Amino acid sequence: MIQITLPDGSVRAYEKNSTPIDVAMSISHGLARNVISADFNGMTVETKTPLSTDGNLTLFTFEQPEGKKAFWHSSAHVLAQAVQELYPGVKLTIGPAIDNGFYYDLDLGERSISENDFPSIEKKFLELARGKHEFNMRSVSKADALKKYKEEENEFKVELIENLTDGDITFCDHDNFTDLCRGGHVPNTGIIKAVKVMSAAGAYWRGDEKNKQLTRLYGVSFPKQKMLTEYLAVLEEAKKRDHRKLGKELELFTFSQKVGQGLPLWLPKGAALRERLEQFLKKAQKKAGYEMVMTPHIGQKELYVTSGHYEKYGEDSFQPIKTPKMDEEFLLKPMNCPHHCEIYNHKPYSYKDLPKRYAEFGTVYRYEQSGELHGMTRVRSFTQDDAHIFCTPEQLAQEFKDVIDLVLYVFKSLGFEDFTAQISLRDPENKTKYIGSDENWDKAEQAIINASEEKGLNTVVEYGEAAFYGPKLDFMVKDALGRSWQLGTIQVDYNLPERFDLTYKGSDNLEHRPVMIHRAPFGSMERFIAVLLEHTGGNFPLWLMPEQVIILPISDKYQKYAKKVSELLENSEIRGLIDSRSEKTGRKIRDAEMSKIPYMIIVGEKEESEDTVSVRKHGEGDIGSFGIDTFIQFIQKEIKSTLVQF
RNA sequence: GCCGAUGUAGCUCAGCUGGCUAGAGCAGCUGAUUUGUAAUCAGCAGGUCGUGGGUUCGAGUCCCUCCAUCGGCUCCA
Repeated sequence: MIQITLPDGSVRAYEKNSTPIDVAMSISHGLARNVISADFNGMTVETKTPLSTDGNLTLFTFEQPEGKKAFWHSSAHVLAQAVQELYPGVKLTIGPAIDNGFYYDLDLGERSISENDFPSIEKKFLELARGKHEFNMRSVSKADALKKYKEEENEFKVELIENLTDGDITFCDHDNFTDLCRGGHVPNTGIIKAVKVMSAAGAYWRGDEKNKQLTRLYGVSFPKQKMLTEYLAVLEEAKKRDHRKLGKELELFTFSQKVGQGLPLWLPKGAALRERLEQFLKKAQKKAGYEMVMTPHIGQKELYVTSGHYEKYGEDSFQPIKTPKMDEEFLLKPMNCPHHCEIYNHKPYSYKDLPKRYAEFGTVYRYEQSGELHGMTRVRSFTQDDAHIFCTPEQLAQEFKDVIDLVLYVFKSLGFEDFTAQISLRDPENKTKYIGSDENWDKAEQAIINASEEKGLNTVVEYGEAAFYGPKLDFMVKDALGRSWQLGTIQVDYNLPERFDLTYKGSDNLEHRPVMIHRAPFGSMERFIAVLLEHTGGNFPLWLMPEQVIILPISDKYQKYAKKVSELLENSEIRGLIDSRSEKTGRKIRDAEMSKIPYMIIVGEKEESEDTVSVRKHGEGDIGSFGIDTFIQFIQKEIKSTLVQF
């Protein structure tokens, strides 16, 4: 007998070599039907792996992430099988589960797969799934594994196997299909009832641009058709919150082919919205001891040679601007730090002067690869809410923590509750990508880790995500479709102070090197507003809204009263407009609802005679009649409650 | 940059396998209507069908180039 401990802490005895399914069966038949994966002592096991020792067992259904993973990974096998049957000769590479489905990377040779082929692949997939083929793992010797794939001339699998240890290699079989696989499958293919091939895309073998480009098929599958239908409906809903669509509809920004790719044009409403966000942050920064500075959009090439940016990005960037003077070259600034370093350098500092905190809404220009541009979230010209803090090494920890507080304040004020604080460190395997000494890197990385811990941030560590000059703490937020974007960022930098020879006089009367913190709570105005649009669906907090109220006179007769109400609102700094078209009220309401204006004020005979306003709230409907002053106070109260001071 | 897809009026879309002056709804303009909580009616105007080539008697439709956009990959100071 073996003792199995379940997640609730209960311990049950089973015959030796009982399987997770047996355990599930002993709990309930329903559970046994739904179990699709299991974890035994921290290892993913198949549902029919015989358990031969005591241990902790967790059973997963599709409802759990682990269950989904097994489900989708198994689906990848079936997808590969379907593709192989439809297109003999394709070479399989890898096929993992991802957050929202799975993919399989295939080498199709000369062939290509497009959307038109998806229905036939799905049909084949379901046909195979319905066969209820069991997934069976088996151990294979390295020699045998290599032999199989060498015969198939599959150089990808051969490469994978060569990096594996003999004895650890397993294959998974189902039906007539075999794949190199570590395991973690559903019991049989019959559980997969619905599938959709989502897209085909190119993907480099092992994620390296220098390698062959494979075809990646993305798919998603479910245990019930209804779940797929619902999933697709959710995706459709999410597309309605796409910032590119909303930005157009709400007239916030646009792009022009003539102006150029990735160069956003802010429309009046968008510019005003951005202005409000900037004011909001400026106010908080002032309290936090920042000073505003301003710097030009270009700088001499020499400036970027000094900073190291030229060497790192010179070739892949906007190319130098020539002048009538020979040998004179200017670069569009790709970041503000070099300029701020020179601001620091304009005079000598005492340790008593530090920290200096120089802030600027600085527009920068980066020649992003054309295929990388994405609405407002990835553009070639954008404005960072940048600041650089120059401080003594002793001040670093406190400064860093203060910046975290500022970022958290910004995120909280704008309703970003769901974010990840990503500690972006150097890739330990490839240190040559970075500039600066090991010692400084270690110090900086440790400073970030300590500060995040002290602030109790929910962090993830990503190696290889650091900037070339220093490690970062990035605040990541997802868009409507679940793609992760870096918004706020805080970076510790020991390198630029060296390169620009920044100094301060210490209490010991010697020259010392300050430490520099780069930070941007929004990240960039463009990306922040884009992600905010997707989160709010365009229903921003009241203080941020382009128009807060719209006055709808019932007929021309009440224009005068509407004007009066409008002036009173304006006096109280409430933004509003009057819909004076000769349309019916229903029409005006509809249009106001569509343009997401938070409050509609309806005025007619009744209101004029009583000096009141009838108010309708966007998305909610009629909220009753108010005296004008009462309504103004009501609005101001809501503004205040959504705009907390730093 | 790479793989795949898309590009018709300000917006959303129709236009089958190439065949008369390219259609619709919304928005716009003009007029009528003076309206009470999600679309009043009528008329008018609006397009070198992304760009440049090619095939053809004939191209929105087929082929190529380029541009832009979308989904990914790579990249992201």
